[in-house]
Amino acid sequence: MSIERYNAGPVETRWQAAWNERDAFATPDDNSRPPYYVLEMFPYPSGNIHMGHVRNYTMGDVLARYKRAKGFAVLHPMGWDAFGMPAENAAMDRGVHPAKWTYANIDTMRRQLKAMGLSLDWSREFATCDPSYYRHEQEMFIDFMAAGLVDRRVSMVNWDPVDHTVLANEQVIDGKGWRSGAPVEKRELAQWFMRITDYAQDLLDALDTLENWPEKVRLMQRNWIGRSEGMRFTFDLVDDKGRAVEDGLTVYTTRHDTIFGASFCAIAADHPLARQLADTNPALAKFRREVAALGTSEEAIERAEKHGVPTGLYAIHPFRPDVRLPVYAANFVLMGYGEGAIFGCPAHDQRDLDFARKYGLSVTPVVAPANVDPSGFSVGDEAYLEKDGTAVRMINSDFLDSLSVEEAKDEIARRMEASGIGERRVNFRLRDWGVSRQRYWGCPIPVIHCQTCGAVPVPKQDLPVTLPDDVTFDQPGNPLDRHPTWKHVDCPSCGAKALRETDTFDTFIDSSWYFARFCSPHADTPVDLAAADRFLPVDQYIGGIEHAILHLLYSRFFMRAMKKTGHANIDEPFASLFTQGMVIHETFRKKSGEWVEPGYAVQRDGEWVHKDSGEALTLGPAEKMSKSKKNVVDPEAIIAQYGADTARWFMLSDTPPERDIEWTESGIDGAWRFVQRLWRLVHQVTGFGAGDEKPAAFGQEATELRRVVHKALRNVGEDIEKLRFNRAIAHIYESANALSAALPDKVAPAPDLIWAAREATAMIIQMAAPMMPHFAEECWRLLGNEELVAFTAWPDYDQALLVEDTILLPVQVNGKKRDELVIARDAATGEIEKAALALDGVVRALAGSPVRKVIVVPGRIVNVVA
RNA sequence: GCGGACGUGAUGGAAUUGGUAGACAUACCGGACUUAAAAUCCGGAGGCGUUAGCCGUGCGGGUUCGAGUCCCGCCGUCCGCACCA
Repeated sequence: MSIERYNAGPVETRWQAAWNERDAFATPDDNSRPPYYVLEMFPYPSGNIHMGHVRNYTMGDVLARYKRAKGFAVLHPMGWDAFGMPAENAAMDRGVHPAKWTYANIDTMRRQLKAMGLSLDWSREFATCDPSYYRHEQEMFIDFMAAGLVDRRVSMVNWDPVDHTVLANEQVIDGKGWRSGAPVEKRELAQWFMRITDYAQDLLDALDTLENWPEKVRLMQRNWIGRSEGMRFTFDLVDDKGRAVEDGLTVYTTRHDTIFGASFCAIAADHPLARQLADTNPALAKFRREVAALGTSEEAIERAEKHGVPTGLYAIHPFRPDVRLPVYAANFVLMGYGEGAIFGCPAHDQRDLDFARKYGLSVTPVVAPANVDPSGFSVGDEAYLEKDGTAVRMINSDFLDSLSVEEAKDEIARRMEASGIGERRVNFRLRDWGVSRQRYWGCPIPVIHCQTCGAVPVPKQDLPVTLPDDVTFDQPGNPLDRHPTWKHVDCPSCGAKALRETDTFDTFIDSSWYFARFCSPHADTPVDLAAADRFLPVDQYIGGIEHAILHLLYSRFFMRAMKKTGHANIDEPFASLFTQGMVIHETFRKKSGEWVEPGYAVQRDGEWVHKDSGEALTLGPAEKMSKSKKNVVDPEAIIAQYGADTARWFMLSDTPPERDIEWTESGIDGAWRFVQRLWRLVHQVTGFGAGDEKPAAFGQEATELRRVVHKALRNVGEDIEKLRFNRAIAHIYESANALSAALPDKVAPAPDLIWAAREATAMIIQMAAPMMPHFAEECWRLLGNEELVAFTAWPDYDQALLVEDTILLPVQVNGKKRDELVIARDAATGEIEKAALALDGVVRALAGSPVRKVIVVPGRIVNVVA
């Protein structure tokens, strides 16, 4: 008998049509089933889906299909994070309108996602650039304004002086604009801010409740919020002639215990004092320009070599009036943190130490190990950072000497508070969320600026404020701002001529509530509370680790803001979070450094060469797929060649989902071979004819097969629940291997074995169905089932089959395995000890030494200690 | 610079969370089938050693009857850093 090979293309099209006809993945309305909300981070419509999407959406789809089979009313929606810079770049580069470009990309990507066979409720689809979506965003912003959640204030942006445009950090390369190549300048701009810092403590505290989030993400958020307990206090200032300077210098520190080790003060380049002094101090003015050229990215600022200039001012030590600390403007002090000013204690802070060494400032240790002689303790090129408990004590610190760090902090705080020069203060690293963008392709900020009334929200009945279509991208800058008519409106409050806000929202706002909108995508209000109460929070959220901080933190804040304004009833949007790894692929380069597509690399005599030219190539590390490195694999081509099921199967196999997966030819081939092998197995089993009654008893072979498959069924269920897809797949392989092994090629098997094989086949297909749904439907039909496997309940395993009467116990002597013991599962400890000591391997290893004790871990291991 | 993660055969990884290291897969080797190849099926396989055994989870120490797993210190690779999404 020869079986035709499984031909994925037509089969997949056919079952997709069948699901479509039955509306199989519409979210059920009935409340008889428990709700379950699976969500993958929605894509930016960049043009085509990439392998990262395939991986992300396959994982969510497996969970959605599994949960449906387990009886849940599953919400599994899809939409588009459709505003953003790439659309404007396309407009500038190719003259295509951002809306046209975006919607065309959405059409392409929707088709590609459909080809993957994802079990999505497409009736809920929306794009964030649809006015029907962003009008609600505008409405909520107006409510946020009324609730005091929004501020308008001045902040810094990267300014390209040639293109006259604001640059994103990623558009600043080595301090220069990416298009113009001109050195960037920092500029102040009035912008809208969301008061996320009002929630800093709550966002921090609530992390403890997010037990189903990866610990590393919670830790990253904790550090990002960066709560610290310290002191804010003010130094008196004098100039170089010893004359008092008004106002003094207010600093924030968490190490007030080290005040006697202070050897300088430093202020940010943007500190008001630095600005003021720069007028008369050319060196300082030059320094400020240099710092401005670094742009606004914290990374660039902190990576820059420590560098500063004297301001000519001196701070008077609060406890030693004769000590004057020089005040520098320094490039490592950030205006956005604390007071934008610090005192430097070089002995106990690495940055301060580097700075002090560079400018020849004194380094006095004030904290030392408790067990060393203070006079002999000094600090070289490494700061002494220890500060905990009784292991350290204060030295060289006047009234603080011999105290612990904590005691010293308390004492300083007490004295400063008593004298009124400072107070204890909790500070957060988290800054308020600037949401203004000087761009066209984003949600218009629904505000009108009036000469007399100030910033007035657009009346709700006038929403949405839509983007004008007739814009040009032939020059840089914001097309909304230079549009001839759009911004000219009457003030809604006084009726005078006024101007629309021409900034648009940060696209992070769009993605901060889309998951809530999916619960009721057609509602007249932003969210229908009944629908949201049913499905929120998202039960399982899946996406890339690159969103670990910003997107997830903004969404957490937004949910709270929505609650405050009556648009939600909960605080936390995502009950469980899973962060999947990237898809990577090997890279090849020519000697010249030019990247070569892996498809052109072949091995000849052990060396990699170009297939056509024979030019020598070097194999680089596997890296994230990117066009620039020419190592992308197109999902559409893979699906056309192998089918969606094979691509999905490969994406789930072998590599743990949270880790980076390497795309390999052999891997996708292996997945494809397994599909074919299962296909043959199914035919072999259906060849035995229709099913019989379940046999009263099973022989050893049949029992063994059933044991493997039922165990796999239990494990696959547990693994899918925990998103350990690679392990689930290994268990499916084990079942298929056991089934192959049980089926003799020539002889007809006994009826009990046929029955067991039929059961095993059905279970394997059901276990594999969430991963390769089209193939499973095809096989399910072949096995004689009328109903779709998509509508079939997940099978139950037989607990009795999982318990074995005898077990295999490894036996160690002094921790090294020497033998194995086959013994009854419920054997008594004494019996196990006795049997273990009698084993050949144990006797040999003991070589007559007396046994000191025997450790028996029931069901696990025996260790004989000699 | 700051913050976070990861490191196990030739390769991706598994290891019941402190209890037999290498499940499952890929690549490879051998055999069957074939004129041949592909496909398929069967078998092999961490390293050294004939067996007994010794060594082995990036490196160095430690805790423990027992460490891939816990602790301390190194080394290496990757990710995020607030206007990319």
